[in-house]
Amino acid sequence: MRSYGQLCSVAKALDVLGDRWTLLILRELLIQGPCRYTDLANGLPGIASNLLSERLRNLETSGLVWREAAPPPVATTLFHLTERGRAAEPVLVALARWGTPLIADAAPDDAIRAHWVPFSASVFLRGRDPGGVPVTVQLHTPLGSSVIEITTDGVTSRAGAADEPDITLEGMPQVILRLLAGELTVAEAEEQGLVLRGDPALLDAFHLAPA
Amino acid sequence: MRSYGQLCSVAKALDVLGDRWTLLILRELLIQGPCRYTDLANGLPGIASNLLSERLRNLETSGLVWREAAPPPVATTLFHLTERGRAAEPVLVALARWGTPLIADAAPDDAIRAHWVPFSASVFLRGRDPGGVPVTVQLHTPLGSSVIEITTDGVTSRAGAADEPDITLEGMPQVILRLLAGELTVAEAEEQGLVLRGDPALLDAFHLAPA
DNA sequence: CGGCATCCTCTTTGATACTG
DNA sequence: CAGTATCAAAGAGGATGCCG
Repeated sequence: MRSYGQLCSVAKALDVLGDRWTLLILRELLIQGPCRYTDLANGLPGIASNLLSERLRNLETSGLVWREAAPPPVATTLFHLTERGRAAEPVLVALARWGTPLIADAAPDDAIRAHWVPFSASVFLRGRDPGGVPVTVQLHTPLGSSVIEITTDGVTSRAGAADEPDITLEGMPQVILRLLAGELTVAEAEEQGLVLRGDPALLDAFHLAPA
Repeated sequence: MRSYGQLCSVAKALDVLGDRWTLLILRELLIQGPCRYTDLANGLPGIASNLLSERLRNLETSGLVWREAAPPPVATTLFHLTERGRAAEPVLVALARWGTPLIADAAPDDAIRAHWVPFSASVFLRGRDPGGVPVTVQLHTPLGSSVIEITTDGVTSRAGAADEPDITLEGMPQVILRLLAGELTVAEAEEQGLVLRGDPALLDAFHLAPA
């Protein structure tokens, strides 16, 4: 990207992060952890191969990503975030929070990946203490199941199922996200097909907790 | 901007905010408040006039900006942020925090504007309670003077001088920013020409306060 | 002067095909 | 698997002109 040439921290950040696809590549590495090239391509439907390759090179030069090259005969490269790359997480969290209302009017043919859901959902739980941590939130969508775990150390999300979730949400990603974002009440979400098990009061605790 | 076509809140946010210049236009409106076209052009050195005009139109259709048209003979248009536009502030703050280390290796011919300084500086004081609020920080740079005020309501910045600042920092923007970011100690900043008046312990209070 | 619209050139992106 | 190569289309940058 061409530099804005402005002595301003926002402009300097955008000089590095502002290229098309760049922040979405960071999203993938933050959610999925170390990725192969094809894992990235798969998590970024629509990206052209030459762009992915070029962006990864730029991110490497900027010090956000490093590549671990396994020697032949394994011959697979793993792309990792550096500390500096992980430091961009608050940018993605802020974008995800701001972007959630836009989920409501998504195009019907939008691409979707199972691992996006727990991340988008978890951004509303970050920095909020609902009281009785640790809390485990189990999500079930037609795409698969995932778990969000809130501990004193922070919020993590992963695919799979938890042993004893405090609350379980089953439904379409759009509905779950808008519920967690506080855009829908539990009643409204249930009208849209959400099935909730566990203590609904826990959701209120999230929204009332200091951000 | 062409949509990413992904059902993910980050991608949806970038569909609206990801165009070149768009976030910097929001920066200007957040810092300066309602602006005329030429105020914006002035705060965005390097932007082409047709791009500014097009971006403003897009921001208007996306509901982030509205224009107040003063009727002739005044005949000046004021561009305002909507509530939704102001809601993007956390994105700018996250970018500014991440971008501050990049200020250190700025090009010598980078453009600079006086009103960028207190905003970039204030992002490190947001969400932190140094204890004895309200706190007033006075900045003096070769470009002009500005004030950052931290109250229980939040953090604001403005041009000008305060009556009784708790702390005064005088020096180059780069040095002030890196000091507030915690990248420089007071001693290191003073080596680089910073003059500090008031209680230096206040700075430690900022950095030790919970984020 | 303020707020653009037009025209032109150059760069970036996108889609697809191909390779070690 | 992890990319290059190629080429068409879209977008950005810069200059200038226009109109109240």
